[in-house]
Amino acid sequence: MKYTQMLIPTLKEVPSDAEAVSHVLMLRGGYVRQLASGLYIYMPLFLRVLNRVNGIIRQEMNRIGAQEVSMPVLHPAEIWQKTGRWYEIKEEMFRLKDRTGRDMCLAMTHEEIMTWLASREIRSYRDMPQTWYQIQTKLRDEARPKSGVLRTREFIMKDSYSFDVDEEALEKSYNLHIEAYDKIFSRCGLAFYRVESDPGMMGGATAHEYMAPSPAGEDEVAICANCGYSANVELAISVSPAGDPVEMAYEDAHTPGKRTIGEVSAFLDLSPDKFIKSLLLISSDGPVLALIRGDQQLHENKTARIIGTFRPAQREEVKELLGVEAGFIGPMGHKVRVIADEVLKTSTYVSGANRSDYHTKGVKPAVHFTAEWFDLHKAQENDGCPKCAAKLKIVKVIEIGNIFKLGTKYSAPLKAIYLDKEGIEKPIIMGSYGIGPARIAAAAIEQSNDKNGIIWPAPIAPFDVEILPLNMSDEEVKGVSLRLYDELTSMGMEVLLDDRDERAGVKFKDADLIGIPYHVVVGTKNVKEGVVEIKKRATGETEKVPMEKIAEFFRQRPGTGKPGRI
RNA sequence: CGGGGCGUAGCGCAGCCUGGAUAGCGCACCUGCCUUGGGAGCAGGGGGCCGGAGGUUCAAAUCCUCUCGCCCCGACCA
Repeated sequence: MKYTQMLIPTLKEVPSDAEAVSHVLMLRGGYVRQLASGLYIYMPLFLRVLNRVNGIIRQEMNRIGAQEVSMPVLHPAEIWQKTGRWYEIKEEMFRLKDRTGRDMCLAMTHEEIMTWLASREIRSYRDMPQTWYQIQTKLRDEARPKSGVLRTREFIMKDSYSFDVDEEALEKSYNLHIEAYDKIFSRCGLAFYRVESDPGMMGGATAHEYMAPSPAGEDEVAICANCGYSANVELAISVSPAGDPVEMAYEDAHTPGKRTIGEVSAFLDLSPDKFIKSLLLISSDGPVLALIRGDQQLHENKTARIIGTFRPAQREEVKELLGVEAGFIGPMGHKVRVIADEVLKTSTYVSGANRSDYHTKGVKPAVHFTAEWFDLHKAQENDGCPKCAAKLKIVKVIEIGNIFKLGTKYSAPLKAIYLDKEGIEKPIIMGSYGIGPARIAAAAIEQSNDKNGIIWPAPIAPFDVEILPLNMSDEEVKGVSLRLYDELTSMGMEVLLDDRDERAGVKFKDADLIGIPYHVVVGTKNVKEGVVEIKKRATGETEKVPMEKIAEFFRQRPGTGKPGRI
């Protein structure tokens, strides 16, 4: 492809709307343009990247026996009503009516429709296993689209669905997906984790997420470098390191206006782990007082599993229910339900004194207060691993894929039923599996860039090589470049020829920005000596290569190595 | 949905607080010359509903009210 025939509108300046590195570089490199909040136009270069990513996905999905299909994006409400999600999902679903007034919605995902198909076409145990996938548009009216292409309202997703006769067979389908996903992300050049994830409302079902470490990520995972334990912090278990026990007499301390742990801790010159943080929560069953050690955070999911959905109490509610001003709550002597994190079971602490401007020292569990004990804290850096007790680290990550065991959640309501060997009707056992190709691309940029621009992993780069004729008015330079272009193209390489009548500096800058793995620089002086320069984008190393050896050079260099699962 | 920020040329911004004449700068763009190994130089030129509506005022990019849009933090996220 010739540069002059392609739309590659690079930007010299950083667009003010972009924050995440991948967002900035995609905009600057002319890969994407924003249409509205959460809606992006994929420009020619980006589409090339996505096509390569999708090509890898297709290969690996096909390899595990999955079949590609294509589902509508406009759905009748009825099917979603049958599974209940029409009612469960709120504003996140785009809804509309057709001309006859029939309720419709836009696809957020395709469990319903895939299951609908299965319910009609799968009748016997002999028809399974089946795995169907598509690379299809999804629409979600996100509360907050962000970070460029990372969180959008319309996006493409590879989603696959497995249909099996029983749990054991599902296990096989699930493992095949693990196999495929490990290969896909490795081949795309990403460093990634496969972590336990929260199956949400799926009850006992298992789920994993594929996570690419990046500061632009929205999720956090807890990782144990020692035994390999890894989980989304949404459900990670961790052992809180015990603080040094300090003996304190049971007495009140005057702490005027000091409400937060930080303030009181500084005021009394005691580290935060010597405090009990008392949080008043309002659950559907009434108020609950949750106790957490001062240096820790309340884990909302864990808490919700114990007391159901809840919200923090307002200031006035605290006063009403406990008779204490917010900021001075202590665990002693309240009539509400009290739940506490297990780490507080021992030692001695400081807590609110249940009266304004005072905290109480020397508070001991069992002696001064009682509670129901649970694991309530969020895993944090340097907590102990629940499996081996080594220290956990917390890493920010981008979710690039997930795999779920669904069981019969969709097959039951949609009556996707088959007859087993004994002629008994049984619901099909399902799994669903997603990958976000645009997120793969964004994560690749997040993980691989420098101050000059993108450094694409070779397998997903928009082109394999870019040829830079430094002076298009020099006939020899031009001629050599065109010849190399033809030669490399005929070898099956994807080649971008920067045939613009631009100065050398401009071409170098744009080439670095766009991030194609190899640059073949054709300059006047070198051409006279019969050589061109090959620059490796990743390292900046250059090498002079005789023109007749170029083909050979690239023949010996298949895709570069990649990080893979960590 | 709560909190914060920002809307002025294609992009990045200044001007606004303290109202006043033809709204300014850099980049990009067009023409010509020149230049050709890291975003050149000179000369000339085009491009603005100052997000929108209403109000205050002799006078509004500037002050006030409403509204729309975008970004960030939080909540939410099959």
